[in-house]
Amino acid sequence: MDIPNFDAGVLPVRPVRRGNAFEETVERVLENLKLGIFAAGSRLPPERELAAQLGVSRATLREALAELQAAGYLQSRRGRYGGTFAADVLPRSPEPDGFGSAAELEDVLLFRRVVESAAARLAAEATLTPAARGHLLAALEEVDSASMDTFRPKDARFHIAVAELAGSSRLVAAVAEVRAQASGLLDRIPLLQANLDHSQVQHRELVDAVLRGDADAAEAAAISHLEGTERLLRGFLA
Amino acid sequence: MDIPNFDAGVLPVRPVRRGNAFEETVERVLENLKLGIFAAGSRLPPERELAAQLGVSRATLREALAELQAAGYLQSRRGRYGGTFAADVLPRSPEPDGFGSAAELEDVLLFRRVVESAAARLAAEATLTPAARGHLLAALEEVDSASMDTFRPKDARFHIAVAELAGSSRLVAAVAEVRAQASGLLDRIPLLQANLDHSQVQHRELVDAVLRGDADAAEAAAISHLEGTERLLRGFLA
DNA sequence: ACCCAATGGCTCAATTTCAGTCCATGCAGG
DNA sequence: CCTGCATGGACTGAAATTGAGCCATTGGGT
Repeated sequence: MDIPNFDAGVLPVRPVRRGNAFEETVERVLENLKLGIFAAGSRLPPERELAAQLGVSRATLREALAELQAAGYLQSRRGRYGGTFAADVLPRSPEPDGFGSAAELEDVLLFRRVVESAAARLAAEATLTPAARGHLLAALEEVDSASMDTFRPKDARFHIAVAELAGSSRLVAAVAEVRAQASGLLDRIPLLQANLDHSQVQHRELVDAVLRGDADAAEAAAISHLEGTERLLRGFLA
Repeated sequence: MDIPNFDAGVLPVRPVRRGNAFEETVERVLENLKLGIFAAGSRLPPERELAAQLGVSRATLREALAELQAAGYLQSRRGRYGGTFAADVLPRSPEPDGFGSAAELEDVLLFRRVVESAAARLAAEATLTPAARGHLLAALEEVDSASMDTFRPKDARFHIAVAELAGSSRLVAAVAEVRAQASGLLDRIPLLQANLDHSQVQHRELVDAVLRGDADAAEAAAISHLEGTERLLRGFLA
């Protein structure tokens, strides 16, 4: 099982399309909700704008929004100063049936380690503007004051904020993407108060290291933080 | 210019679609040619298979293949043992007019450094099967015997081979993608014999480090190799 | 000499997606 | 109490994309 085959031509061609536009749009919006990019209770961009950002027609976007509204993730209001709003607390995901193999799990975790440890290091090496420091601290505050119901999106948002400081939009995108994939896995295991408390401490350590520009410490903090969830996942999904 | 804005909601929503299926398919196939994943002179997968791998209908794929055939990248033969074949030497790309900003350039280079140095390190840390070693050495042979006309695809293929040894399909995909983006930039600068010779030496160093399992040396070799092209690019595009 | 099977080449109907347009609603400011 | 206007809601016709089937060509095997 899973012995790499290095014969000619077995390197998989990366797909252009993973599904139809409607399905992918639902997934992407949901992802943004789970990553806290669309924060709980906040207003999403207007349909016309969001459709443009997603590279999809407004009709397709609206189909997707309708589905997510029916599922309780969103709520829309008409009129000026209306809009589409993220629910205050996200519904539980309906059992992501796709059972990632063990190899798939290790793949996500390995790649997450690569991009997030690099993000931590680069964030610490960057010269931070006051705005950047404020951004990081605000994200830390948010996640620090989160309850178990609201933790995951704010946690994701915090780690994306770290990547933002590194100053590479590709790195931010990579962190967001791998977080989204890990999030699908994390949804399947219980979140314990002890894990949450420990995370808060580690977040603080990471922020401290970044703010004082200690790249080695930042990288180490990030890795030890990641290893925590890695152990959890391997344990619960093995 | 380019001061990061950390106000709410400026984090760009990652698009679902970047263009229509036809355009994206042309781009992806071309990318696979330039990356040496479809090696010069070799046969591509049958249309039905390739369409499935790309997640696109055969009709759309055929439109794309027709365009690339007209441009001299491909040639098709019917009948059993026929197929679609990559040209022996790729035509010169028609001036990629998209002028990436300086920030864009730095972004690509930074991300490339992150993923390729990680790939080198992980490849060295992995326990390699004889098949894996053979794969790496074969890729090295290929690039080592390349002329200036055929260097770029074989160089890309070699670096992807290193990532393959690291054992994460996501890392392989990331290396391939960032290589493709860098390739668009590299097409605009001249390839000198001196650069090529230097590359060959560095490739050999990287392979040696990987084969003897020296992760630090592998990472260092990868980084110094990358820094070479970084300097070239900054110089020619500044 | 024949047949078989794998491949590219072609056509057509159904579905999805899009771009554009207009309608409906509701709050802020006059 | 109006008016303006930014928003979501709904419709239409065109274009892209798909899925499926069938045809045409070719070279190896019987």
